Amino acid sequence: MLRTHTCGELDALAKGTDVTLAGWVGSRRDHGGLIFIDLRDRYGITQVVFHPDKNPKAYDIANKARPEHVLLVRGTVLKRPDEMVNEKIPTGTIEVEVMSAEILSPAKTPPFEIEAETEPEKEVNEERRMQYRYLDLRRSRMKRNMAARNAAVFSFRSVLQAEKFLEIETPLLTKSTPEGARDYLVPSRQHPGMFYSLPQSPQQYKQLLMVGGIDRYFQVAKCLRDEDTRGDRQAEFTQLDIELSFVERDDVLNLVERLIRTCITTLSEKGFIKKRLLYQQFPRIPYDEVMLKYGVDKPDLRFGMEIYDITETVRGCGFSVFTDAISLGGVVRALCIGGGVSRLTRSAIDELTELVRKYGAKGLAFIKVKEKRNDGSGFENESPILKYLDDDVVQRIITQLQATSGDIIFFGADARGIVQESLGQLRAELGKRLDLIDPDVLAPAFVIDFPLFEPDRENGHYAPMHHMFTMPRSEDLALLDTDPHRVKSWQYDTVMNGYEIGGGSIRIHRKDIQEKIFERIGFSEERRAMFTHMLEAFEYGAPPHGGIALGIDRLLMILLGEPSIREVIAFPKTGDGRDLTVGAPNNVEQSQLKELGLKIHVKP
RNA sequence: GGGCCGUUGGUGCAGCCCGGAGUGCACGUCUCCCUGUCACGGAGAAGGUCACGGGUUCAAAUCCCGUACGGCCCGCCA
Repeated sequence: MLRTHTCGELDALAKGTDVTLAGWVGSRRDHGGLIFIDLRDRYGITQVVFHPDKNPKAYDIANKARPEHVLLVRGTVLKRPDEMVNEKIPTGTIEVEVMSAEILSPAKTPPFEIEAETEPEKEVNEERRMQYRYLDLRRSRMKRNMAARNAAVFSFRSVLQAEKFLEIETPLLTKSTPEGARDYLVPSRQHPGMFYSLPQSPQQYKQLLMVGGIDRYFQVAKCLRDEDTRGDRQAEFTQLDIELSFVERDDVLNLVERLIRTCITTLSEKGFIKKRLLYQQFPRIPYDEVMLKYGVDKPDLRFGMEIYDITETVRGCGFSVFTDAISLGGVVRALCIGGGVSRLTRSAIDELTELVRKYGAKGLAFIKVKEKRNDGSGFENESPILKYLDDDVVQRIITQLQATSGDIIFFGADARGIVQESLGQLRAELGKRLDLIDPDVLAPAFVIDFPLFEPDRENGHYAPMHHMFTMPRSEDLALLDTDPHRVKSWQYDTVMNGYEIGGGSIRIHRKDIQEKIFERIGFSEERRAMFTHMLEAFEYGAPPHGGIALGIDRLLMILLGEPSIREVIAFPKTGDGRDLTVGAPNNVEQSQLKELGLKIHVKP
């Protein structure tokens, strides 16, 4: 070893010890005689001191040292006098008086400052950070995030190991199958014209592992989907993939709760996070309920402000926006903003109207609830729509939403999907805008009782809500033939703070049910044939099984309070799938294409 | 595939709306001074094709069009 200690471990107990440290030059403070250098590595910072008269050669090195040079120093640990202790760093009670030093590696002036991040407004341009990710990783934010990620994954492994799970790797070069996201394809050299697909998830393999008697499996699995990137979405991401045999839904959910609790406890104990859980137990909320109350299947439960269905309240009310929506089979729903009258300006309401338009709403009706000044009874409300509504209808709405003076009630009236999504997005936006969210709270929950198929698909086909291997509820099996949209499944999602962080299900392990699902999805014989291996496996004694996949990147992003999953990924990709650090994707040599039997046709 | 925002010395910003000499702020870098600092301090200096291409104009960082790159969002993401 070139070093005897790290830059984070020395304290007063090491007083008098001769040590060798290696690290990067941080702050260098030159007093004309005496030079102090903050030597930094992954573990911390140690102040090293150079005296011109005691060790002139070492002092000479210190004079040449510049930020980010890699420096090796040999010296003695000295306890600092009380008045010189630096309480900001753990090693602040000591310093190392350098006897000899060596610059192991010089450094150009870095494109951004490594240690100047104490001022939060001094954010470095993310493009620059990604281009020089190896420098960005030296900064405390990324250092913390990488260490926290390691701790999280380690905590998962220790829970799963203790519960007899086997960690098994499944192939990356696999088979492209229809449905779901776009596959990344890899051309086969040995079979020209044929392709491997990179896995969107290890789904089929882990089910085959269950048939193989590996009754408890997990994997920290890279998953790849050739789709556009978002702040909470990368084409390449990591899941904690889990599958168990002989379990029911709640067994899986209980396991997930143990995993997430242990992870949070571990990160808290190690000082990475200071967050508290909103609930003693993770709530388990039916899909229909979250869609009604929150308008999304990944609700942010850190604040209330639930959506109410007022379809029955306003039926026949005479306001055509409401009644037309209802007569076309739609719904009318409403959201009450406590104190909204004083908290939302006219222009804010205009912006919110623009927001709901993005999701298909035609407008955003509202009522400002105000008590009558004079006799104190009734209300002196304000709204462009009041003239279309009878007082008693307004009063019933106010009563149903438990609105009081100073509140604003927003309305959505349209097809159910549009109302759900637009009011759901409105609720989420208001949560942020009105500062209703405590950033130190974690609100995990399970969403259960999903329908098996996505609602209201236009083309007459039924598309799986989760995936085609999800087990329908046994009591709903008969409905597969008569009314597939009413079939509920054993799908469940894990959500936290408005993000989906995991999804899973009890799987189909019976050939006849799987074939029935293929039929309902409208699979051709060709497509069905792509899954022969699954159907055949189910003929050889497939155990009942189920599992889940937790998005590790997203979970870490939320726990660490980061705005994007790029902050918890060592080498993330940009919005259009580039890796700016190495410059991928890139052109390849003609000879490589020839070996693969490929010709590139680029648009003129 | 579409919408919005951004691109100004090495870094982060301001300047742009309302065109008039590359103007400013903070950090960094370099030189000199300084033997107890710790985001050291002091004095001074260097450093810019205002992303790129085109247009309007007597004159463009500033207005217009296009392109590239980055971000956010819609679509997409079983």
